[in-house]
Amino acid sequence: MLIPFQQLLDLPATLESGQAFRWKRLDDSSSGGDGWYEGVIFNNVVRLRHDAEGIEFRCGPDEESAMAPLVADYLRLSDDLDAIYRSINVDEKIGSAIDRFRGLRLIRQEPWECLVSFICSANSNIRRISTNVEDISKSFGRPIALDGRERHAFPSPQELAEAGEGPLRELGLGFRAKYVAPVARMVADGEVDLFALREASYNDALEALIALPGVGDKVANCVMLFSLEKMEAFPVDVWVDRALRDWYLDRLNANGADASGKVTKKGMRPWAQGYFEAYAGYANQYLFHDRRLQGRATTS
DNA sequence: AGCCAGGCCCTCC
DNA sequence: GGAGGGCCTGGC
Repeated sequence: MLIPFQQLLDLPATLESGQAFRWKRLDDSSSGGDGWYEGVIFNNVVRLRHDAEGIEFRCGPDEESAMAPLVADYLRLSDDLDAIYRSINVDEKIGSAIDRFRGLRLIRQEPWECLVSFICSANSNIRRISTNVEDISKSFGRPIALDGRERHAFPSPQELAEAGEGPLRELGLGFRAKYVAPVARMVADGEVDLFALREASYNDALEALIALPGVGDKVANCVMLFSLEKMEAFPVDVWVDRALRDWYLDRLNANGADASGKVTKKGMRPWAQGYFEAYAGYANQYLFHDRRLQGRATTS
């Protein structure tokens, strides 16, 4: 099925920029063509390809006609990128990052999977996070298939709560298992309503997320940005930290420093949110992607 | 071999 | 309140 779409979109950058962890680029032999990505969203195996006419996709077990609006929503196709660029393009640094990755979109993930994924991200790396999320799905999620290729749905909070910490450790989550297990229990019991946080203010959502074990400011901002509609969220990880210090140190020293005059992660986020304003999260993703591809060698 | 990877939490000061 | 160390594990 085709979702007609003629506007800016860089699908590979969008799916491979570390926002979500279950997308795989398929090779020719298994997909019968170039440019296909396969992931699992909304309890479906979904394959996507972008061409001049729009987004071609297939899915199972649900009907393509039912999945089409969810895919469009997931890819944030209604975001007006040109308007967002006008909003965040406040200097030549971020401008150059925008030029390099025009069409990179934030995605609107399912909050529960997003939360678990970023709890798993602590002191880890993208490849390992991907392995963790895939292993969690294989062990505790329902099998689903498309054209004979089997994947697994991401398990529900109940399913993960029943699994408990021990089996999660056995999957190689390490110390993150002791956070994922209780958070699953809390979400399953309704102590936190993740979808309700979409309607909450940024500050209320942040407070609710940080109350969860294994969730600090960085993880909470990732969850808010990638799944809870908080476009002003601004997660400061090591890459964004490096990018900001490299490009904005003078401004940070003037406005993002703490009482003792030092620039800290804690001070960087509010500064950046004030500097890039309503769509700071988009600026964040471009800074992150730019710096991550650039690698560590050039930082000093 | 030792260090680091897209942090968080706890302890001490 | 904030600086410092520990934490699972895999990869270089």
